[in-house]
Amino acid sequence: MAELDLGASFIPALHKPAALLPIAKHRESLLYLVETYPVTIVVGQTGSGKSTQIPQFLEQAGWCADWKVIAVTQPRRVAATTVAVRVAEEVGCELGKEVGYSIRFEDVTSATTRIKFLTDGLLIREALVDPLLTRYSVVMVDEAHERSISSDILLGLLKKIRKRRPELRIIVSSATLQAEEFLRFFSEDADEPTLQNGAEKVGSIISLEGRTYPIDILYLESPAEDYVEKAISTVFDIHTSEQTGDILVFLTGREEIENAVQAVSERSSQLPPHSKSLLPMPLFAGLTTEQQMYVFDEAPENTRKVIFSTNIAEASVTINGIAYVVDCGFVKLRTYNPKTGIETLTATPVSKASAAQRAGRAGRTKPGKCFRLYTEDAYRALTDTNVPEIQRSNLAPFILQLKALGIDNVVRFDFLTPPPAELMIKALELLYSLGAVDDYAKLTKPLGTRMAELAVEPMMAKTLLSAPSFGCLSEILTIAAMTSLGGNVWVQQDEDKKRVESTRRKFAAEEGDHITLLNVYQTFVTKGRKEGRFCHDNFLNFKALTRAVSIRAQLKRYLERFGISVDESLASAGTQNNKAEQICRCLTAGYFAHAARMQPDGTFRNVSGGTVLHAHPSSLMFNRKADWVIFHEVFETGNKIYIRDVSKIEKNWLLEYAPEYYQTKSRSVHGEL
DNA sequence: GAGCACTGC
Repeated sequence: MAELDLGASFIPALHKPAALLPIAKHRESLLYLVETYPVTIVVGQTGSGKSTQIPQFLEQAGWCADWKVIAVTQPRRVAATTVAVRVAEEVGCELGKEVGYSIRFEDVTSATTRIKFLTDGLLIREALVDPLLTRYSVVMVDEAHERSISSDILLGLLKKIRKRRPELRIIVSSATLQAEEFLRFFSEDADEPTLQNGAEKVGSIISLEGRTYPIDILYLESPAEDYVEKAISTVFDIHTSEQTGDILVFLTGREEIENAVQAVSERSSQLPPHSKSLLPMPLFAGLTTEQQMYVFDEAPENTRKVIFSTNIAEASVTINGIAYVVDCGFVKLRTYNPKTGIETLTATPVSKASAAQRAGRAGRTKPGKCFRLYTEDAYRALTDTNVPEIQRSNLAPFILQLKALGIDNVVRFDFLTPPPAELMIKALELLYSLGAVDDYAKLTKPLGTRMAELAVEPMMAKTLLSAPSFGCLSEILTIAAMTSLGGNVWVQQDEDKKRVESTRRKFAAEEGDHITLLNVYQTFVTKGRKEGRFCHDNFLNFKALTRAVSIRAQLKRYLERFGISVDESLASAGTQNNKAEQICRCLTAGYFAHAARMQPDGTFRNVSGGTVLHAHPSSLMFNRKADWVIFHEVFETGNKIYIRDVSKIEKNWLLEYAPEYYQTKSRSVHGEL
């Protein structure tokens, strides 16, 4: 199990009695603010105890009277569970009694639960059932400075709920100094701006002293030409001239990391004899859990660990014993182009907030040093914070959720930072083409409301709800679960590519990747769950496939709640030709906007013809012939646009299932259809 | 002929 930010149980200070934590002396002022103002912004560093102590203070002060509950949201599942475990220990109760947590697939709460930790996305979902979140007296949004779409939307909802529930208390916790922005958001009232003059104060900011060690920041005198090379030489400089302590190097992606790890292990043989050795290791999300575990092991004697990591080590994973941080100054960020509907992943300069967070990884257990592989002038030119996710994402799933929450006029929703109009328009256009909203942008019933409830993206939700009429609901349920694993079905294996390919071909289906995924799942549930070696031998990701089983079961429960019954008896009948065609037709009913045609050179063109698409190397279509296809996903990286999870279709299916979409398109853009 | 940063329901 990864050692996590909030599970930092090896830091001695956290084993001090809670009364000795820095936050304890702020207890009275904190409770006074919460009593007095509807909104409290808490500024405190990791380790200040804010996530564990504040809910306990509130409970002791009576905020759980009348069976009310205190909700504390986290951006990540692991954080929600680990903080809950620690607070239950401190309170001295069994987990799930007075203190519990709730994340997707795991609800460890009961009628007696007074303090409940949950992911922010799940609390938004609770609002679908209880729009005013009436069971909660206090909602604390932790790590709000990370500005995930879910926490941004949650803050907007809470601001709205507050008008109907003046007694509700909102606590926003943030590790960096973005407190003023949060307070301003809750103080402004777009509906009644005139009340602002002399109106009562909505909230206040309280700063909790952190518990970190000093960190020396060092810059380059002149810019580095190649930051990977510079990172490697800096690692050797640290190793030969600095005191003991492990090194954490921030790079942008897998390729850079693998190159750096290899270079360090090659060059460390040139270290002087009898000197301490260097042990390089990679850390990125694509590794299996076992592979990630190594970074938490203590280095052998006379050995210094050097971990080359993506941004995963910036907030999600905390490694103890790091004394030196090397920061390349870049991060890969996802942006969504509303004109093309393509997501792009590009290396971008980090923000000042990110740089500070990275540097802070060095000072958790003793004083540290941070080597920034850029000049101080370059640092000054960085933006203060990253562009919030909500301004660079496909908003269709969130617009759908807001509408299901009764917010019809999404353009006027009170966003912390409003997304660009083009993103909103693109999302509404997609939802309209799928039939989720009508001519007046109102959610349709039952299609739109059901799509909003299903925990899959809108195009897959539409596919699922279309499946009964194609007689392939059981199969589409599986495909929906498998595609939502996001390309993690196969484990990354570099060694024997031919063997990997021939193994994968055992599951391959003529029709394409979707039915191949169906074959993988069906083999997994019949063989793989019992035989321990099945996944290993077939290069399959056991954890991901187990997750697919849970997702499928959850989606099935949703459908049954809608009164749609799932006939599983047909699933075992395999994929006879007619069934495979029905599946591909059904996929077209949801993914018609993701259609492309293969060219003689093996690349694809989108329907309007202007964009060159490449089959992702993980796709069967990477080396097969096809004509028209639909695909699950499209993304750009390294100047190439890839499509992933690709299946063959017939051109006329597009017109059959999306006549409106392609009539207008073909007239204005393209003659082919 | 060749590869996606990180989360979440």
